[in-house]
Amino acid sequence: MATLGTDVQTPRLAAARIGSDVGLLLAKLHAAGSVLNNKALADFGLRERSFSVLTLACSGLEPTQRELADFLSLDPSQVVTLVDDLERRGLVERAQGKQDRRAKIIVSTAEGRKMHTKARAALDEAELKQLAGLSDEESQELKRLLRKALWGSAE
Amino acid sequence: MATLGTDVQTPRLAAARIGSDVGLLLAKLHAAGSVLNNKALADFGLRERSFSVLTLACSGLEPTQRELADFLSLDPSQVVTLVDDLERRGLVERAQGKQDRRAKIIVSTAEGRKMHTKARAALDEAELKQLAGLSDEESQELKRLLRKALWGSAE
DNA sequence: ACGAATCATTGAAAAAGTCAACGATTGTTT
DNA sequence: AAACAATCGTTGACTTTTTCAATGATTCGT
Repeated sequence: MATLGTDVQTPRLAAARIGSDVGLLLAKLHAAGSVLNNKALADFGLRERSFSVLTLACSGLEPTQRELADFLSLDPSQVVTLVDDLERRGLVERAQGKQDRRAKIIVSTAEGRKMHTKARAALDEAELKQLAGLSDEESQELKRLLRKALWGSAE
Repeated sequence: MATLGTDVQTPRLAAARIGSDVGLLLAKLHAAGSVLNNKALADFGLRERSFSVLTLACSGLEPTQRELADFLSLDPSQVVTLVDDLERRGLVERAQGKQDRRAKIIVSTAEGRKMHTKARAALDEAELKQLAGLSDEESQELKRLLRKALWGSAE
């Protein structure tokens, strides 16, 4: 019943020391996950990145495009493209920055929020599939460790 | 003394629910790690991927290009380019497959192994830097979970 | 008020990824 | 054993993604 998008069984080469390199492990799991995620989001005309932007637009945090670029590890020009697309489809809007009128705040529309709710469900399902090999506790621990490695603290 | 390549402190947007999405966490940590790794390997004229190929060529596992492509999640044509480069520099050689004469086995030269030893040291250092926020036990646990998520078993 | 810096945007150039086709070889079917 | 389909590495074309410099508008520091 559970067919993973990732390797079904340990490949021969995983025995090499490189099979423990964090860089490779991250690259592989990330690559495999992206396939699953993009597949799950395709029904909504979204991809991983546009979904991320939409999510943050729905978060109430009122992110600027610069913040989005920094947070998503993207070039500002890539954010422009992503927001252009979402705005064209009526899912988000560019609002003028409050303190800084150069900045543009990305906020979701009502339709954007509806779309996000549905897409979120699909993505969560894809995530479950990706981490099917881990117990619930292990999945939680993995996320905690990733967050801690990234920004130091757990919470 | 410890300046991370990753975000120094938790960004504002991490508070959003997306800050717990595995896909995003993997993407960010992978992106940040790649920068560190490629920087560390640049002294040797290597990048993450060519280092991976060199490592596997040095592993004694005698991988074929097809196996490299599968294991590294690359298109076979990308492996051709990577091996071309390493072979041109005298670090690896293409040997004829033993059972299958279509396949080519990638093996390291003596010079390749010397290069690999030095590059490995640099990479391990970069990895330490990337996971500086985690204790040794946590780093081990992270690797274990990544391996398990990828190929099911821990070992 | 002046100059330096930052924001979003554009467009061009470089790099990376994708994919179909090919010769050589292997495995399979008849 | 002959024919056929499949696989391996390779090439080249094509698309997508990334990277980067330049720009107008606005803000910040002094």
